[in-house]
Amino acid sequence: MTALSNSEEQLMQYLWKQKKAFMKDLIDAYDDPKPATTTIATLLKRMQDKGFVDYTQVGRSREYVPLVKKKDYFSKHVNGLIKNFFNNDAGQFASFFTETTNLSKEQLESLKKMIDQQIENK
Amino acid sequence: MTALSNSEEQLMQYLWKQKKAFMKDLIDAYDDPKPATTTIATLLKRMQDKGFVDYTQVGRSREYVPLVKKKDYFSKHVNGLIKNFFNNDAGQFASFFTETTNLSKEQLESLKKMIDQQIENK
DNA sequence: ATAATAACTCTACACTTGTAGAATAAGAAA
DNA sequence: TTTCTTATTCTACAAGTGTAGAGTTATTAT
Repeated sequence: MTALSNSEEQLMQYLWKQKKAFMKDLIDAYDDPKPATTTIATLLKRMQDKGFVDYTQVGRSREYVPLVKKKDYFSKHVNGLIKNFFNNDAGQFASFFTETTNLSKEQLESLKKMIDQQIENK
Repeated sequence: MTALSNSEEQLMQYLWKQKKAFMKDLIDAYDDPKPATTTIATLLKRMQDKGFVDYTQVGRSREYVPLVKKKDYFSKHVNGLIKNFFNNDAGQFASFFTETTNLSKEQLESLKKMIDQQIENK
């Protein structure tokens, strides 16, 4: 089961956001200039072949749903990153992350709280 | 300037690790079964076209060097992820990250320390 | 009913990627 | 110098991607 390509991933984002959607709704989600309907239709079919979406027929239209949770897809992504860039050391990643991105003081504080909770759960 | 493909990225990892390297050294870095030399040569040329590596001729061989710092490349990656998955909210990403990856207690503690430092620097 | 529309399938096509054989060139070994 | 080896280039080719026109069919507005 191959991964999503970039344009497929973008479409997937829209689908995740909408939970379920008709092709029309997905196209609406794009900024102008919107892609051709056939383009989206092609992408949806490919995504279906890859096992990322399914649909139910509703009248003459299809209502698409994600078969993969955004959370799962995302964590696979991040874990790949960690593996490739940090030799599988998530801690190293984390430190790099806090250095690299510019979080606000508030965000840092709330992140700290969450970490505390995590620690307590261990 | 396009991004690196997967196999190019892997090769780039080896190059980053070695700082600079001859083709031979890079091939050595691969596990068996190693790719054909021509494969690596092709990848290096493509990476050069894309502006990610350069080389200096040394005798009849080339010594390759990265033109992009791993750190920069990496943060672009992460920022892309954050943008796509979290609507550009790094804080949201961070929380998701700590939930999703399984950091050890020690790692969490040291992460917390780093966050404290970050906070002080604000 | 008839024409305009919408949703979907088929086909296409240029570009990228993964992978490598064939050919060439240029030192190294004999 | 004749051959072997190594580094690089050229060429190739199947699969995947980005994008969409043409065609088909069912639906809705006129």
